[in-house]
Amino acid sequence: MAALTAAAAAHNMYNPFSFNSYSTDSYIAPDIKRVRADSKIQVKLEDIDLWKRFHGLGNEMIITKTGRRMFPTFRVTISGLDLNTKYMLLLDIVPVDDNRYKYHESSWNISGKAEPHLFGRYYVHPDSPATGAQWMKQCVLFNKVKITNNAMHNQGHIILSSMHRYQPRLHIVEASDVYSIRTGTYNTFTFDETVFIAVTAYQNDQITKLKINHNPFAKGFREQPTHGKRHLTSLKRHCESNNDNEKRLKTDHVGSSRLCKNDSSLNSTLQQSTTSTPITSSVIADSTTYLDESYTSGDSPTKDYKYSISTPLTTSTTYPSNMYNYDTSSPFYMNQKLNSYYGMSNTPFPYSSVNFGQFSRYSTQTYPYNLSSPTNYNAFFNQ
DNA sequence: TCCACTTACACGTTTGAAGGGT
DNA sequence: AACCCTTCAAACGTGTAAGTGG
Repeated sequence: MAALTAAAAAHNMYNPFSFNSYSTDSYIAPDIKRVRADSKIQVKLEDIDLWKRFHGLGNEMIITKTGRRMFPTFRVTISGLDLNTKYMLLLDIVPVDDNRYKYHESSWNISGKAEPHLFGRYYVHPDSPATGAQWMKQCVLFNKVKITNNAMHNQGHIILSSMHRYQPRLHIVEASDVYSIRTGTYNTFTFDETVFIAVTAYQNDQITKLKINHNPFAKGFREQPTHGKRHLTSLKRHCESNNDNEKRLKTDHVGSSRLCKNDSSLNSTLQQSTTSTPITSSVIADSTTYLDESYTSGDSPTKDYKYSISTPLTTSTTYPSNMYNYDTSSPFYMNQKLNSYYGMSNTPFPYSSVNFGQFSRYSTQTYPYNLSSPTNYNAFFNQ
């Protein structure tokens, strides 16, 4: 990070990833921002070391026509919620500035004005709504969120523009059902480490390496010594079939991710054993570990961060003027489970045409419609 | 020619159904 | 019958490399 900033200064260019410096003694104020948050609610970003490493290099996220997951995965631990109050968790991704970027001579430079951010879709965590106790039981994982550059995409992916800089936002909304999302209080949290530039192909080789080293799906691209990949793959399969330790480690790896409240279900958690297993030389690296890695310049680990659950700030994030120019098509990404929850699995989710508009982002206003009657539903949806 | 973008591909992980054991 | 565990194949998630088009 320091090297990057210094290099930026040397070249007299804009560094899109320069933020507040981090304290190594605590992980509190500079890293989190909130808007209209309940002061009791605290959110801790998981895998913070990994996020910081990506952030230090200038994180990039691939966007594709069909939708691509984010890596690192956005996952948080929440505390301070009221145990019995129901909350819905929403994620959206907003522009950080009004610029378009270009990767030139190993650095990101402003190349012009940003495209209008037309789509303000929210991804609703499929376990929503759930009580505060349920949300706080384990960390909350947004691993099913997909980002796309296809503006015509209708499957609920979050639409972004390539070569633009974005930041995910977590909204904790006091709401017992989807109908009260608009009237519930919004507690919005952002983390500077999660800023990224959307790309259709990685620009920075070091980002590619870091992704390959940490994303289990990209394991096939990790550098292998001597023998060819295919040979090693068959060899590994042979070994795995005869090696209980390997199997247990693999299970633990899977299990560790399922310790989080996954996108898929509250119920599927803790199905795997979470007991610790002796580590052998061929550990399948978890995204939170640094086992068996070699570091390259600019890819140095920062293991000495001390983190505590973050105390929210009272300052609010500022966004470019065009960020509220939402489309009217689909601000929500609701999955099948949520539709099922409301007994609407065979019908389109009724919010699919709701536009939050400019005022309701943080629900500072009470929505005027009473949603208890079908008549008012129409007023609500057709506004 | 450049560069953002798309697509097919190989490789690995995840998921869920099926079957067997207790 | 009701679990639990294992196996296996399909689906899905990756980055790469080659190709496309403006």
